Amino acid sequence: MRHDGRLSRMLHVLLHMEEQQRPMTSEEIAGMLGTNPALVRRTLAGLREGGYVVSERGHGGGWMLGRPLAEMTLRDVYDAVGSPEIFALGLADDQPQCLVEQAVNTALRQTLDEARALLLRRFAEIRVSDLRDDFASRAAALGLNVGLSCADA
Amino acid sequence: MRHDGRLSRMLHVLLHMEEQQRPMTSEEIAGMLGTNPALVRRTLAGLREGGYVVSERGHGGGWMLGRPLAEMTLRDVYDAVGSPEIFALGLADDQPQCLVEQAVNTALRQTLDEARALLLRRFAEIRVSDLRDDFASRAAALGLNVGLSCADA
DNA sequence: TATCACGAAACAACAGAAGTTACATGAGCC
DNA sequence: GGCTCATGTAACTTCTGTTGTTTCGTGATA
Ligand code: FES
Ligand code: FES
Repeated sequence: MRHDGRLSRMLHVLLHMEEQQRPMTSEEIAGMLGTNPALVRRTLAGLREGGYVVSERGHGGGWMLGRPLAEMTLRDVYDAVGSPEIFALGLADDQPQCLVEQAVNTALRQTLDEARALLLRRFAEIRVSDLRDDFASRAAALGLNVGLSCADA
Repeated sequence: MRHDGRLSRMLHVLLHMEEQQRPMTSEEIAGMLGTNPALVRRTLAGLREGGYVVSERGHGGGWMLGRPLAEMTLRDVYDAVGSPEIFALGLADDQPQCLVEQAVNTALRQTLDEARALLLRRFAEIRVSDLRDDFASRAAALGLNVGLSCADA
């Protein structure tokens, strides 16, 4: 089953966006992610609706942060990209007649819900700015000056 | 993304298997699950390797429990069906050069690992027999005598 | 008005479980 | 021995949702 990389990618984009003092075009971002502009626009559209980023058209246009990274959590971003399905594991039948299967569903559902709750709770605790700080620590530890490390940059 | 129902289905099968005093054929089981015999054999093959079920060929053959339900946990069954991927969420790139993306991956991976650990811990705590007991309680609460509730039975 | 860049729709590609078909193999039964 | 039942296994198709791609429309700047 193919994985859903939208949350991962958008976090990456947001962090890079903060480093820039200018709007980033969909094409730049696409090159960064190894994909194409249309997909970038499609996914960033969700973040725009939430006010996390702002887009501008025409000359000098592109994407910019709509608010500080300290004011958005991973949970916010997760929801902004459409709250995608978390689990690949699923139930064979959601509303079975069979009592046996109902017992199976109850147990699995309960466990999955618990894991989901933990995950979303953690997401809500982590600000995107925390990732930037972690990034800064990494760079410092390696004695690097902060800059783009992208292969195509 | 399509869900992985192997764990769910095999639990269902194991519970029904215990009710029977005779081997169940792949065809019977397939009818129960709403699928076909080849898929049943394919999936049950994993459980056989773990000794959770036993298969017999020829006349009067079929599938039977290889050990009591009290001696297998959901974790055992999960592993027996091949330890399928738990999450639909994933990272865009597993080993990125970009320090920013590494920071993103670290945070996401840590959170996913935590949720996965919780899930597997719970699975290891639940015996398949616990599901049977839950099933029995349901049946009793409804004043039903235990029997097949399958539409095609 | 020419160009830039987003907006959005439409469609093909891809991955992995599920579904299906087909045939070989072995076990019982007559 | 030969027939039938049922598993064992491989090969192939179908299904579903993200991803990838193309195309055209719209607004903004120079
Ligand atoms: S991908 Fe993050 S720097 Fe290019
Ligand atoms: S499906 Fe469980 S009784 Fe038929």
